[in-house]
Amino acid sequence: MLRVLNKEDARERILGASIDLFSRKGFAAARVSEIADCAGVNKALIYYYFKSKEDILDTLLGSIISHVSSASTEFIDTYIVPMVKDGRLDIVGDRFEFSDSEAMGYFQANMAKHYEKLVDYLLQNRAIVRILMSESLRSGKHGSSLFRVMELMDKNPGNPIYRSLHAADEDFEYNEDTVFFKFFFSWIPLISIAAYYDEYKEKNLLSDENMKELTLRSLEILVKGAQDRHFVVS
Amino acid sequence: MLRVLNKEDARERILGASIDLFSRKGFAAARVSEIADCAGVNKALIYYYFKSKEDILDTLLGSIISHVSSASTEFIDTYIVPMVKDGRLDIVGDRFEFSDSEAMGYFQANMAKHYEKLVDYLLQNRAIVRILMSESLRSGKHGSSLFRVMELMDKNPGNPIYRSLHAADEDFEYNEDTVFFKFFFSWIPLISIAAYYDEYKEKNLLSDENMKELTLRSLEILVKGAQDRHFVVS
Amino acid sequence: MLRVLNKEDARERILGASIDLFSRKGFAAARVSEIADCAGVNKALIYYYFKSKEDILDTLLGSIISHVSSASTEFIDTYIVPMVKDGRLDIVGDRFEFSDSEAMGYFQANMAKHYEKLVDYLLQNRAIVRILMSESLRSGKHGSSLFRVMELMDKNPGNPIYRSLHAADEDFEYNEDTVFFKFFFSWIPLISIAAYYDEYKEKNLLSDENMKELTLRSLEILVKGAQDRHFVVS
Amino acid sequence: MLRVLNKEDARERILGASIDLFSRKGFAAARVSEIADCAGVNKALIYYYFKSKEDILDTLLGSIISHVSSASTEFIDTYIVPMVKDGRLDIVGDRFEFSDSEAMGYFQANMAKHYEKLVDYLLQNRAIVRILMSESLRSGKHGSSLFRVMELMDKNPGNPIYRSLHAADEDFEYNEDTVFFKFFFSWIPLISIAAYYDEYKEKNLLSDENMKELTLRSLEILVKGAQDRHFVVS
DNA sequence: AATGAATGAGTATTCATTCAT
DNA sequence: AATGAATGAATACTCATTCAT
Repeated sequence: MLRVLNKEDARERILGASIDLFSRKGFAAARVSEIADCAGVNKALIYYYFKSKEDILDTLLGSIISHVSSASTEFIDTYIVPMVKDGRLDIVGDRFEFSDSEAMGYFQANMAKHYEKLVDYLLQNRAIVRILMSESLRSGKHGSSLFRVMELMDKNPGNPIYRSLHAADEDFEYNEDTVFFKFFFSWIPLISIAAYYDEYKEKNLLSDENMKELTLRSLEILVKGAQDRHFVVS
Repeated sequence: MLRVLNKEDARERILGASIDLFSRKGFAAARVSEIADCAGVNKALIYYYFKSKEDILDTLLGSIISHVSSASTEFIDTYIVPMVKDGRLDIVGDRFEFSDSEAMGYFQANMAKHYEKLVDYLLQNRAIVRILMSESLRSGKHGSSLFRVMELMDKNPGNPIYRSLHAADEDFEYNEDTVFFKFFFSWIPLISIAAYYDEYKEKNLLSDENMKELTLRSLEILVKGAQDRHFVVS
Repeated sequence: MLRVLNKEDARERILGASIDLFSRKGFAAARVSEIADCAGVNKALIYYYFKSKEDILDTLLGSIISHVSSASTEFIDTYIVPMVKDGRLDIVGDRFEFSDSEAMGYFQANMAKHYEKLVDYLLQNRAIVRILMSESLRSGKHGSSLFRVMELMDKNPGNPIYRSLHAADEDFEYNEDTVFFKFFFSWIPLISIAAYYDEYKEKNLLSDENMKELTLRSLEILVKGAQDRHFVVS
Repeated sequence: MLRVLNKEDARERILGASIDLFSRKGFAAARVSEIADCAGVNKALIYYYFKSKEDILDTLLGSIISHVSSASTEFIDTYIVPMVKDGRLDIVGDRFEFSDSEAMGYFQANMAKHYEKLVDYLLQNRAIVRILMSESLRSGKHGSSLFRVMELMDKNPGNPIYRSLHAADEDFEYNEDTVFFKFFFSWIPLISIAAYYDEYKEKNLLSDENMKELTLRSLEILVKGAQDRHFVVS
């Protein structure tokens, strides 16, 4: 019933209302008529802009998946591939061997920046992340949307990241344990922090500041642990 | 359409069909008529055994939540509380200080056993875990079901575990970072491994053996890290 | 709005209301809610008995098409085939040559009976005939339903009547002119008399008696003309 | 989806698209948006040229009905009325008595010409004829459009043809049987040949030539039969 | 314990039509 | 003459739930 009537055009308002309702009630339980009410538009207008309720979902999830995918790809192409080509980084299995501590420092700094940007993006778009997570638990079109990001770790030669890394360094190979750990203990927590952000914050009476710090501090622990196991200066 | 007609009574068949459908399609998208078809019973019979569709969900989630809660409580009452009373364990903030390495060894061994039992239980009941996770993302009755387990870490005096631990050791206090880390980097991954078990297994062509090993190996890494930070022998 | 509430079961009442509405408004323009009102049942009950609005149509048209088809087949198998085998009738092209006038009389008498039965059936079921005619003008599933009866005149060996006649008499062959004339000047008028029965009757202030007589008299003229051209006593 | 974008103006394209869609799907099932797509115009433009969807239908059917009516009227006024006045023709009941065989020949020749023109017109406009036939089966405004032609045979003094004939020859009277036979065995077949032209042609693998010949040959049989009964040379 | 029939309140989607430009 | 946006009223169909037996 909450009407959001400002100058942003109807299509945007429909998307906004959908994000709100899908994230709170779940896609299946959200009603198109509620979206219309909440967006302050006529129900039929929704079908003027979108083919179906599902089309709205696709639009929403598509945007987030492509953003995250392209951010990952960009990081690899901008930092990893050049360093491998320069000889400052050598990948052996899933170990990153740097030529010297300066190279390692450079890499770590940029990776930290990349992570922070990712965290910011996910937190800012946490309602959509929540929808993504919810839908990833249902069989069907978006059933494996959470995995699609992990597919960037597939040994599949159709995977652009694998191709880049493999082309840059023939020794590169994904390790089963690493992939598993990264997915369930790094990616899933990150996604979950975004998805459960508001509930956690409210339940524990925390500020946005607190949440951000807790998130980054936790990631730091995790990343440091991983680096201790995988980063080497030769 | 899959009919499961064996001697187990209708009520069990209804629950089984509900687990299957709720976990695959989500509670909201699952249909009572499908449950009936899949359980091989008349639709009206479902209302003989359950008050409503939601009542089935409550039954399902209630069982898993109470199991996990009581397992945690039992572990604390069986191992932590006596050791504190015996003086073999002293909790300072979120640090566990053992009287000697024998005490620490005893504790670690039993904690490992407890964890493994938990993992087994969650994996065996992974379809329900999936439902739990899915429902925890929706506002409403089960909206915070994932947090209910974490409530065992609440400073709330109504919380039996907090009461137990605090009664046993006045110095005991939950630490904000620890709670956050435990929830998002330990509990959530555990739950997620169960929830995404089948998809992950299929996508990466793994056996049940592989999955179990990967899970335990990952947990070991995590637990070891946590222990390094929190377990001390004085 | 007309409620027809008697003991005949709901399914029959739904079919009756559908016949009425489809024949008066056309399938596309008839509303499911009207059918429900007119049948005195809940709208949802319609979907308990029928898969869809179209399923009702299929049920209706299926019954009439199969009736007419089987009546034609029966006539041929009961009268034509035996007479050919007995040598009392010889079919040359589309000419019927009888062994003697007694054979011709026997045949004519039975054909007249068959026609009258057909006319009676079509007039009694004229509302469905009207639907059939209306739907035969729309592309789609029932688009060629009017032709399906004519298919009994197909030279297709898959056609049971052609097979019967051809098996009984090798000389038998459908003639292009005959088929065309029979379809448009015999079958179509018959169908149309049924379809436009009530309007014609009302517009010309005729009784059912008048209508029946006019129909049979007209058919007689037609049949006589055809016989003069096709029936021969050798 | 078929876009017909040529120089003919939008209004014509809308009418063309409507003919196509109404004749294939029926008026009720055809969508205004489809008409717009198929005509290559904006949906709103349709409402610039036509008051409503029904207005398009009225335009279409109006043109064909008035054409046929006026052709009939013209034939009567040009050939029948003058001949009656000249004394070359005398109408007794539904019998046409000619003064001599030359008069009959003259009349027959012109009637044949008139029929052929009518057939040509109906075949050329067969899509609209199909719509006419379809709509004549629905109650409502166009419900009795097929009868409107027959009204030219009404004893109604408001009927111009009846008036003309009656004024020319006081003995003239329509005969019930004649009217019935003419309507169902002459007019309806003619209309039906046009309406089912394409399906019949395709189903029987005929050429346009074949179709035309079959039509005319069939009509000839019919007309000859009628003449034998109704045309007399005194 | 079990079921076929029935239903009220929705549910996504459609459609002819209008409006503002 | 033309169009993108907007809408009220419907439209076929669904669904959880109940009833009668």
